[in-house]
Parts: sequence; structure tokens; C-alpha cells
Amino acid sequence: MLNQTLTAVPRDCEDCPIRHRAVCARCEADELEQLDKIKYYRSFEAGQTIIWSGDQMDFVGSVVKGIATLTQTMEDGRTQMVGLLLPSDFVGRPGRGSAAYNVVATTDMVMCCFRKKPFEVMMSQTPHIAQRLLEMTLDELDAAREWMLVLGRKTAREKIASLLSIIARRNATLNLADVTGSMVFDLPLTREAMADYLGLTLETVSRQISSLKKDGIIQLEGKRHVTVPDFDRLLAEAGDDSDGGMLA
Amino acid sequence: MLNQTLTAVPRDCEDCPIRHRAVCARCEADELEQLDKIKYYRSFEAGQTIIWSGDQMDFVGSVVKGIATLTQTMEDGRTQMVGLLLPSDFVGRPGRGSAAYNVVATTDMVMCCFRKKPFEVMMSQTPHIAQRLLEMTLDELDAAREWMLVLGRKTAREKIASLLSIIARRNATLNLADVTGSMVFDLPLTREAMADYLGLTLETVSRQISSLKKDGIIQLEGKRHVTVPDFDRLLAEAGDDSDGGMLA
DNA sequence: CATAAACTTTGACACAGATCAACTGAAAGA
DNA sequence: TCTTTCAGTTGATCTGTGTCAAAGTTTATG
Repeated sequence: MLNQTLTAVPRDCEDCPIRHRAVCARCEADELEQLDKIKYYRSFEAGQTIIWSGDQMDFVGSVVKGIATLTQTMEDGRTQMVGLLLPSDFVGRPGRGSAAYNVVATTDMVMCCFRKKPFEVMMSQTPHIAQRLLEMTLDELDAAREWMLVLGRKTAREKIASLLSIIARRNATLNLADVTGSMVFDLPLTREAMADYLGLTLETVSRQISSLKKDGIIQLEGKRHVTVPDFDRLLAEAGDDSDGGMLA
Repeated sequence: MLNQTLTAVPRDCEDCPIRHRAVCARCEADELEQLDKIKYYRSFEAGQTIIWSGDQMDFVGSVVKGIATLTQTMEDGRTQMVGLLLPSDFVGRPGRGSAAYNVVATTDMVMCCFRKKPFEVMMSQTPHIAQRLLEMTLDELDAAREWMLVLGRKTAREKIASLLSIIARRNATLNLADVTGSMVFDLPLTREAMADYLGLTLETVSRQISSLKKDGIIQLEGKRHVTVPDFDRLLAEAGDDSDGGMLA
């Protein structure tokens, strides 16, 4: 299979779809120019493992297009997803030599990579990058803590409803749509990936999705295309208060 | 009950027990002087709620002495701990007006608080603070992701063993002791708090501790004083590989 | 077009951990 | 000293989710 996405890769930061949300969001023109010198694009196919936990990492970077997962695995194979990487999310940790998690592309993907060493140097010199990275890391920490509540205390049905509401919300904000009433989106994850995210088995995921469908909370076309007729009802099933736990 | 800890509060950053691990770790003398102008100490008694989720927060700060918990609660009362705050850990999020979690003192505590507005101003001007906060936040994110694996995929027995090994390890590094062979420490948490950390009920926590005791993995004096005769055996019970997942 | 491979659904049954309840021991207060 | 309260333990039973198995659907492949 030829990789057609390579030709679609942006050359210029000005045209970059994640220019104002990624780690470079606050950079000025001259800083972008500096970044440009240490950056390169890489494309990945759906299913491809981008990084193995424990591997040496000589780059960090941003997801430009597509979706990837961050997973942790035990020796006996039990797997837990610990992050879902969407466009503009950052991959890697400055100052660390080896990867702490597996990173796997779940769709075809494009990443904007920075060579690690020069990126670290730049970070110590240009506060705009470190500031933005701090902000993004704090957001991820909040998201991780939200997931700890989901994993530790919610029922299987609530877990599924929580995941659907998060995907629906992210989709809406990405498309600048309203976060009310009816919403339509495609699931970017297989049943197994959803199970790994939620600490369930894929059979339980399947059963709970069927149950939500039977109860009219969601509608399904095919296996992946979801319609949520009433977002507040979905939130209620997730056990969240109606504001969805959003913070200023 | 009179609060005797107030008199034991450090005045000077030079004498501060967390001077080299807290958010101020990288600050120079002049920066400490600036911080000194916006800081104040607060003491809390065991059991006291320091911050309610949703409350306005006009300070951020560091834990100097004692232990606190970060918890999230659902409307029906289900509670999940999302962080365990030990000396040097940071409380609050610069740039956010209201608290996202409940913060409760589990022991008598002393905090070094900074008025939020001037702290934010200082952060934007002195990279040393933002740099250190980024580093600490990345560490917390790693810890949160480690807990997601525990919550999502481990059995009750493995969860307890994981918690014990984390507490043992933290205790050892705090006391500069060896992380091998036999270790002795006091549990800083009630059975209920442990349950909230691990997504279990307190009965299950109690049963699993009894079981680990019966099997000789741990020894107990009273309810809280724990001896771990063989740390590697405890790690094996936790389902971790022997290196404990530590990263450079 | 046929077949394989990957993904998903559904059913039957088992079991880990929750729930409900009784009891123990230690600490605090009258 | 006696009672009350709080933290913890242990037992009996129930139930939500996992496990094992089979079959259906969709997508890829020769």
C-alpha cells in the first residue's frame, strides 16, 4: 500500500491545522523558523506501532493528523490504555531518554517531529514552548485524573457512556459545533481498544453498547457510526453532573 | 486542641525540609527572596478539608509536612482518590480560578502557600519556577498513568501489593534508605482511604491485607505498622516486573 | 467470486469482589 | 469504670463482569 498522505503533509507552519493548539501555539515567527530547522514530518499507517515502551527515543513531536493510543502492558499481556492522542497532542517527554509507553497509530497518521536534543535546548531558551507544554501537561493530568474516577468507580455502562461523551465532545469542539442536543460522530476505536481504555473486556463493551442502543441513548449505523439524539441523557448515563465536569 | 505545629514552621527557606524537591527547587537566592514576599505558612489538623472541589482558590502551594489526599466524588457519594500529596508536592493549578478536586489532610500538615496572582506573575518572569513545575507535573502524569493500569487491570490483591510497594518505596527514598530486602513503614492511610485509592471497598482491602499477611508477604504490628521482609516478593505480588517500572 | 482474516455480537456459566451484617479491639469521654 | 465511637476484621450471600464458546458481519485477499 502506497503512502499517499506524504504528499498531503504541510510544509509551512502557517498552513498547519494544529498551529494554534499544539506545543508551538505561542511561538512567534522567529521561533517557528528555529523550530522549522529541527522538525520533520513522519507518516504512519493504521495499526503501526510508532514507539515501543522502553525504546530509545530521539525525537518528540505533535500529532498533526489521525489518532494514536498510549498503552501500558503487563508481562502476561493485560493492557491498559493511558492516553488517546488526537491532533495537536504532544508525544514524548523532554529530558527522558526512553519511551515509557507504547504508542500505536489507530488510523493513518501524520506527526510533526522535533529532534530531541535541539528541542530540549530550544525549550530552555524560549519560554513560549515550555509555557505551552506546561499548560498541555496540566490538561492531560486533569484528563488522567478524570479517567481514574471512571476506571475506579464507574460501572461498565457508565464507562461506555463516559467514553462516548468524551469522544462526542472532542469531536464537537474540533468542528466548532454545539455541545448540545443531537450529535453524530464515528468511533475512532475498535471494541478491543475501547475495552483497553475502560478496563473492561471487549465482550462487555459490546454488550453495553448494544444495551445503550436498545434503550435509545445512542443509535448505530454499522459498527462505528454513532448518533446521540440527546447529549444530556448520555451524560446522565455516564454518571456525570450535567455540566460534564468542565473547568474554567 | 491547640495547634502546636505553628511554632515548628520554618521561617527561612534555607532550613526548609523540601527546599530542594519542591517547586522552588531551582530558584536562586534572589528568587527565593521574591517568593518569600508572597508566601505564608498554614497548618491543618488531621481530617481537615483544605479545599473543596469547585471552591474559589486564591493560593497555590507546597506540602511541607504531613500527607494530604486529592479526591473526586460523584453525586451519589462514590469517591476516587486521584492523588496522594507528600512533602514537596504542589497543590493547585496556576491559571485556574477554582479547585478541581477535594484536598483533605490525612495527618497534621503544614503547607507553604503562595498568593496565586503574584505567583502567576512570578512564574511568567522566572523560568526556574515554571521549569520545575513542568518537571513535577510530568512526573505526576506518569504516576497517574501508572495508577490507571492499577485501577483498570489489576486484581484486588495486586492493587494492595502495588499500593504497599509504592508507599514503601517513597518512604525509602525519603529516608535515603535502600530499596531492597526488608523494609519497615507506617501506613499513612485508613483502610477506607486505601479503598478509595484503589477502587475497592474497605472490606476487600481488609481481606487482601489479611491474606498477604497470612502468606508472609507482609507482617503487621497493630493495624498500621508494616514490615516487608522481601521487597521483591511484594513486587511480584503487585504484578510488576522486578525493576518496578522506574525510568531514567 | 470464493475464502480468509479481522472484528463484532450473543449466550451460558463461573467467579472476584460488592453488599449486608455481626463482631472485635482500641481510644475518647462522661 | 462504663459507655460510646471509630477503625478494622470476618462471614454469608449476591451480582456484575469475566471467561469460554459459537456464530454473524464486514473487509481484505488470492
